[in-house]
Amino acid sequence: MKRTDNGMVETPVLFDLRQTLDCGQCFRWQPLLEEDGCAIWEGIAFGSYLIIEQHRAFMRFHCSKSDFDRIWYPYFDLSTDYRPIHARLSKVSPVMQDAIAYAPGLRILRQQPWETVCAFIFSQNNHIPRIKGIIARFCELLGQELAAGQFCFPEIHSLVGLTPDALDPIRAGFRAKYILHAAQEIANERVSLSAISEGSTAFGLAHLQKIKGIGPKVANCILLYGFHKYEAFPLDVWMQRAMHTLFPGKTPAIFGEYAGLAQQYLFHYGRMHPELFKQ
DNA sequence: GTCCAGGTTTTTA
DNA sequence: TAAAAACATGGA
Repeated sequence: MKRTDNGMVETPVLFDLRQTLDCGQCFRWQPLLEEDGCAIWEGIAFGSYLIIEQHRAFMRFHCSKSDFDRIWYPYFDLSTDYRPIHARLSKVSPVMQDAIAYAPGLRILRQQPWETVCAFIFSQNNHIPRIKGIIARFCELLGQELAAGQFCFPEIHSLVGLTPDALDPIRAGFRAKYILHAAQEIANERVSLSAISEGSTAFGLAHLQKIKGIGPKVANCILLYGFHKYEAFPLDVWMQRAMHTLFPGKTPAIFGEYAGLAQQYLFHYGRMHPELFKQ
């Protein structure tokens, strides 16, 4: 990426902050400013805090060169060229083309697996605004404090041995016990995140569902957002409606190896156009 | 006050 | 085995 004199870099092809950070794949980013052609967001991932700006064709990552290379370049999936993927998916149907055109700058983040395990356990039977609240309280309760009010995502070991009432302050409801179970199973190596990383999508699906509170939908979310398995296809209530309305009788297989991305464009498009999916 | 949420587990028939 | 209820909580 080319840098200008004032520290700005050229915006990578097909990258939009709001589309990427507000599409339901992550829960810890907040807009500081959203105007036409200008966006500033802040967030924490991999134990680092970032402010990131986008001014149309230019961006500024407020971080060191080494943090950019080590954390943010992979996190925002900047090594992937989305153009051929869009071209491939657009051939599936005009609707798919519309969904991509609605948010062409949406990228699938490479989040930390453990964070996605927790985030999508919290997501079950829950609203997105409330999921964000639970995760924020979770980080404040058990995460390392980077700066005043800025907390890292809690480490697995900080949960081991806790009883569910220790999580009462985060008000996660029945999901608290699932989080503790997940931490235990990973800590005692009955569930191996590295094996999932190296294994197939099918293996990951089966392996993750050993954890209580993880069913097919949550497992697919974790594989797509935490392990970058592009074929993982989370089928939630929105996507069931979308598939039923737009692709009656079809399965995710029609989207091929990039089904997960197809899902993300359709999910975002559908969430912003609920009128399209009324039965 | 009611409804329902990026589901999954437990109970019931 | 399949369908229904329960699960905790609070944003809309």
